[in-house]
Amino acid sequence: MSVKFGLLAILSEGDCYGYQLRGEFDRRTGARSSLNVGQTYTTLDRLERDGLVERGDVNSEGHVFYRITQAGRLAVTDWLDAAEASARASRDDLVTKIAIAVTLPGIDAAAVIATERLALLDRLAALTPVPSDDQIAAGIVDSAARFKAEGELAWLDHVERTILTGPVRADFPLAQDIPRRGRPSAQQAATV
Amino acid sequence: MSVKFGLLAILSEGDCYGYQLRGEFDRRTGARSSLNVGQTYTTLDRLERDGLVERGDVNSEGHVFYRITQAGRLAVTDWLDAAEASARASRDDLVTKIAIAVTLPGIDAAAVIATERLALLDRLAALTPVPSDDQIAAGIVDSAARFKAEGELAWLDHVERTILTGPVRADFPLAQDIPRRGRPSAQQAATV
DNA sequence: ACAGCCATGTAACTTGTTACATGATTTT
DNA sequence: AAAATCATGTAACAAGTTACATGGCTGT
Repeated sequence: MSVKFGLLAILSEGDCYGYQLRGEFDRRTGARSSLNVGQTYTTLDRLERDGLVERGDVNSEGHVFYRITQAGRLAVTDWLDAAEASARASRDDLVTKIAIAVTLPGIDAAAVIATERLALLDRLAALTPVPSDDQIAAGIVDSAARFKAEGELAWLDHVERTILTGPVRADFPLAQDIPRRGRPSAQQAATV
Repeated sequence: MSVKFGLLAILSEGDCYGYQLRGEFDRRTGARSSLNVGQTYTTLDRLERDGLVERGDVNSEGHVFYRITQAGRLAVTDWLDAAEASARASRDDLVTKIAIAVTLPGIDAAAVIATERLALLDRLAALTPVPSDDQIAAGIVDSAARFKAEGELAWLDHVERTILTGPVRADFPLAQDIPRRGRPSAQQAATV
């Protein structure tokens, strides 16, 4: 929801046309990755569909301006007032991958962890091109990427220390003999 | 991609039917949140469409088993061999929210941060019901959630210390006077 | 003339996710 | 008999994202 609400929040500051809005989003979000312009228009269409913005004037230069609605303003304040909590509790690709890898018999989980660690170190290195004491250089998004990478590295170390080297490397065969219960029937299957 | 590849990886251990597969995924992924059964079937359909699994036997009990294909096995090893890197570099809801909030004139960014911090502390507390020295209790997924919450807390503190209190709280008005260039025309708009 | 950016849009697709329908079987 | 659980599936949607089509304007 970050693109959707991000664009909407910017519109709460004043009307924008699509391309301009994309620029504002990028500017506030750090230029390291740019929002695809197309996504701006797609998102505006959906915001309009949901009644959060309206198509406003076309100005003297032909720019199509969008205007936030009352419902839109409400959505922005709700977004800012409520914590991002629930969405953040959701599935994490890296975590799921490691969790699954650990349970796979033929797989060297330590090697998978090593690969991820190397990639994270690379990412960290790319994030610190000038390690000067310039505080402004470390913007919000950059620092977030740094903290995230460092956190994931620490977690990978933790997994290696506690789970992989622990006494129980876990017991995860496919449970083949499931006690039958529910639905399947049709004379308990014709096939096989 | 974690559900898709997670299920596929489990199938690389042996054939499963949908409901069983869901159970295996949950078991390996921590029971704290269960995969919606429907998603298992949806994902299996898509995996089949992509040629990564095949519909196999219906056994004596009527269970519809799915079998991984060669292409599927390849996809699993590719998944495990390559780092999750690029996907992780993508947009983060919390980060985007804070980044945007900081640039919004009327908004008390410190309050937004405070809200997020409280939610994270709640989440952390809920994650540590029994702070015993039981290593096994701290599973992979739980520890990941803990590290993540702690990392985000640390980052929020960092943002507050360095960005909010810094000399420049930033200069983010809507850039209204954009130098005209591109496309709009039609006699430079009839409207307005 | 042509490259390159400004600008608007559309079509298509992916993954995740939920709600619902249906029905069998087991436990209470 | 009713509740719970096992089981298979479908329909529908959200949000992110990319590729492409189209065309104008500006600087070289």
